[in-house]
Amino acid sequence: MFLKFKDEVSSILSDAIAGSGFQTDDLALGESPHADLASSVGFKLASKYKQSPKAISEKIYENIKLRTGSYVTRAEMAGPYINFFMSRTFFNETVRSVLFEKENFGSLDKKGKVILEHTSANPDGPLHIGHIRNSVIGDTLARILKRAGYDVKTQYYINDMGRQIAVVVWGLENFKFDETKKKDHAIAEVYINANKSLVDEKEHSPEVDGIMKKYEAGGTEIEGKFNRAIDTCMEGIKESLTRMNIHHDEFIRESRFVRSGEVNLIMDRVKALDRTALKDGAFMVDLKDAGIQKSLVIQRSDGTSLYTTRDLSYHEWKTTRCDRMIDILGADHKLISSQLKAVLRILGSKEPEIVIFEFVSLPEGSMSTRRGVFISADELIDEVEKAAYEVVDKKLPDRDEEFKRKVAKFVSIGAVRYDIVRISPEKATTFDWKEAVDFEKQGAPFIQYAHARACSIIKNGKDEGISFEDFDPNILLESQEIALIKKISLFENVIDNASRELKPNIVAIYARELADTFNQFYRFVPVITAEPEFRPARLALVECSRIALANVLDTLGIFAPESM
RNA sequence: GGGCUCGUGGCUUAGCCUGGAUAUAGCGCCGGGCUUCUAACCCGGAUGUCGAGGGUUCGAAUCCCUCCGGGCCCGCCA
Repeated sequence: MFLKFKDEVSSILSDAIAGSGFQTDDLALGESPHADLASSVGFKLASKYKQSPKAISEKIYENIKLRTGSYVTRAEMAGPYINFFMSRTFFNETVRSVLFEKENFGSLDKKGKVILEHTSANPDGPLHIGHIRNSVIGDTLARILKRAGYDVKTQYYINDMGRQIAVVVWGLENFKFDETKKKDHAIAEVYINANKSLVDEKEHSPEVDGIMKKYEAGGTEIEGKFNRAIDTCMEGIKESLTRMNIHHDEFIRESRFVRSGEVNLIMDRVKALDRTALKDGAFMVDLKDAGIQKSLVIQRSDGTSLYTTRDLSYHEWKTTRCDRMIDILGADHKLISSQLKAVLRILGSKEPEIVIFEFVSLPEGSMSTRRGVFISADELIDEVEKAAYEVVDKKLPDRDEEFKRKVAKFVSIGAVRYDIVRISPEKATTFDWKEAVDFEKQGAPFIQYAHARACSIIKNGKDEGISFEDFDPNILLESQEIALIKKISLFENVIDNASRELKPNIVAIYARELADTFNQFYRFVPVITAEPEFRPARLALVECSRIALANVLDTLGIFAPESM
């Protein structure tokens, strides 16, 4: 509904601008604490027309023609600003449309296909707290884009040809695999031991190189070994992802592009470029004209391919299958991804949109699976769940064990996801255990609680025989009611912005504001205990809030409980 | 050394791309509110040279330059 209001304001304003003889494409419309939408267009035109912003705004204002029965009730001058306000019709239609659309409320018109690649951690150990920043950002973006109308397929790109996985394969033949551990953790143990030994005894390194070359050449035996190693680790990784309510539609192995010959094809195309030169037996692409000083190696001197070469084929393959390609990558991929984009551009291919997130480090420094220095996602969730259980046990001492466990589970997953997604991806963070297990801050439980509270009111309303099948929305006049309707109407605008800018934190912030606005309504406006004539409309508004809260939580991949 | 990026109350953080009306919110701190629909809540208060300096502009947290501090990266790893 908000987008319709915005469209109407835009159309009214551009007509007024044209009517007063000015010309501009920029309506300078934005949200404001003083209005539902405000325009500072007077400022924009001031220098062009050599008049004061106020004088320009006044002329435009005089030409504003509001339409009867529209979503805009009035426009006001406030100094050089022109403010627009929502009408009763807008409020009433918002309430009705939310009740009608239910779980589809906030979903936008159909758009094209998106392939979104996220997580893609190497199968050499469990996901750690850095990886899950990728997973949570990626999964949330996928959910946002789905709501924005895209047909989204998520992919996990498995690097099965890199050195690390060869080390794992070698390690499995030389070290004990601990069957008692979760599989990805047992793989990590083997990987860590193998790396230690490789540092200590250099002679093992040629063995690893040999394994890599063998795998690139292919063959049943070597592929079987890799498959076992990868499948074992991926089983554990998938388990962790599922626990966090994260799902991938496809798992794509980079080796398939080598086997299919696509890597050779693209290498030949790159080699044919004038900018590609042979240096010390390796093929290197010059990208200086793209603003990248470092040239890119696409083929080793031994003839084998590199990560970027295979990634090039992967992206070429994706290009034909979607309208938008989105990759979620860690900050260490900044250079390599800009090189990838540059080469794709030179080849005349579509470039991916890349969302870079900064590192999560430990107080003592950066994490490393290879060195065994990391906090796994499993460990984090276990600890957060433990802390959540303590809180639940204190707050709900009379509830049965099963209920408390269930609540602790969804509260902890919500808290972990929310804590990650609320922060802008470009912010580097340092992990802090005290922060991680703190439930006092206004995070996911706050929003989940608001949803549970709304459910409870609706249930009580039903028990009291109050129905919102038939209600008069005009009776919703309290400031908290209006504020709540406005906030709910903003959801589609939030989805629209977040999907355009690929910023999941916009949705996280909105979710918190929505819960906040609902709580204020709850505190000041009685529903069940109100005078009978108010009950149906207010209960309807609670249902709208419940729907909005459920839909935002769903977009964040966080469970919306009926009680907690 | 070069490139990219971040720096906003004690702590965490929004806004920055697309400059505009008193800089967002939480934690913590101070004070108030449960015989009332779930108090994991609500209300009020204190706390800011928006890293520093310069520039552009009618107007800068936002754009440009320099510097300082943190993070990431820098040709045959991924």
